[in-house]
Amino acid sequence: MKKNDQYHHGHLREELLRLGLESIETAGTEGISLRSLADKAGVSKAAPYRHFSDKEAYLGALADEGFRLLCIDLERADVAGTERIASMGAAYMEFAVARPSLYRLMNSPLLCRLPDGSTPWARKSLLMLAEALRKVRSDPGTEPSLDVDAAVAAWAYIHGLVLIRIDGLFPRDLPAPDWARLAAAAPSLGA
Amino acid sequence: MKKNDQYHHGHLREELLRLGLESIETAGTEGISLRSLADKAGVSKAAPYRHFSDKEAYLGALADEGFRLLCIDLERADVAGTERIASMGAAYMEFAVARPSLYRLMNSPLLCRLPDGSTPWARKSLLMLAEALRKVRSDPGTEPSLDVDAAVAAWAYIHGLVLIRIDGLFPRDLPAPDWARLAAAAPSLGA
DNA sequence: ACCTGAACACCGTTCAAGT
DNA sequence: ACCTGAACACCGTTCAAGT
Repeated sequence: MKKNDQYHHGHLREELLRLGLESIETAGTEGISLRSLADKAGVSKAAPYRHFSDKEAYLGALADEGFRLLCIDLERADVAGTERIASMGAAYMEFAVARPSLYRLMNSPLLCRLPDGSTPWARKSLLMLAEALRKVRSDPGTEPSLDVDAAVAAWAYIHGLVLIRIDGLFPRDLPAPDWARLAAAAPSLGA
Repeated sequence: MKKNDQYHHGHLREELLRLGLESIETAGTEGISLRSLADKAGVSKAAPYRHFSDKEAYLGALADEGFRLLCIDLERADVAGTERIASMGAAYMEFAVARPSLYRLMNSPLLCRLPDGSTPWARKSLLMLAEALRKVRSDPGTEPSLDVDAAVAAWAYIHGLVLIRIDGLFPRDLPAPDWARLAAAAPSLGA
């Protein structure tokens, strides 16, 4: 598109991530290639390799960008009171429905193959969910404790629900589930 | 490997699916290519296109092969009595842990882009889960009814749980969840 | 310190031609 | 009815060389 006259791009790393976020939903994750991204940024096919060791490293960085956006949405949904979890559950599903390809990438097996500490926002978002659950489930007056299994149960439920919806796994010819109601039902899990 | 002297392979379609099931876990889903499959079967790179319209159609057929295998395991786990769901939940998770790449393919967004009726075993496996849930939740004496939302809730929970486990999404430095106990907890959902 | 050009080994897919 | 050979347009990745 816009061709830079400068030899050095200056912000190529950021630009490649921006272009990835921009095109992942329309082109699909399979449609993202470092070559086409480089082309859009107006640099050569080899340029991205000065900023990412390989495609997997790039996709990992893109996934963490996604978690950064998710954290913003979760922060906003983290209202005080008992409907805290329902609110965050709704925000979680809304994020995934708005950015299905990005959500899939963020939760792909690629993530665990990345070097330790390379996805700080992924960790942050998970801790935000666990912390909200801890606050809600603690009896007043007692020390709130983090129940790992309960947190995983709630996470598994909303994660599975979101994927069944965005991946279109539920049969088309059966009566459609009430996705919003199901997402809001997360807090009652394992209580 | 073994080169056929015959010009016509005879069972190329079945052979390609067999080779796919055989190599998907070691090579990964990304590592499967129609070209390499054709090579292993001893035919030309173009031969697979006489049996599958494109790669997506092949992967769809491979996914349904996976559902056929899953149905066999679920049938075996469908014991009488109240622990029916716990037994099927355990079988479901065992299948996914044994064949993670195949499980991911079976539940990928690819499935809903396939022509209607092209994945009969996928449908069968889902109905088996719903039917088991229906039997367990019905009060004795009353007409058992299928609660779609309750079925989706249970499915979402076990699906999310399985994916968090096989995709390695749970942070390595936190105490590991009790996966088997969590899988067995599925029946208590939304009861 | 960052980028390019050319090259290598792979893909999916098509199509005229072979048996 | 089924398969091949050659071709086209793409990939990821490397590396000597340029600024």
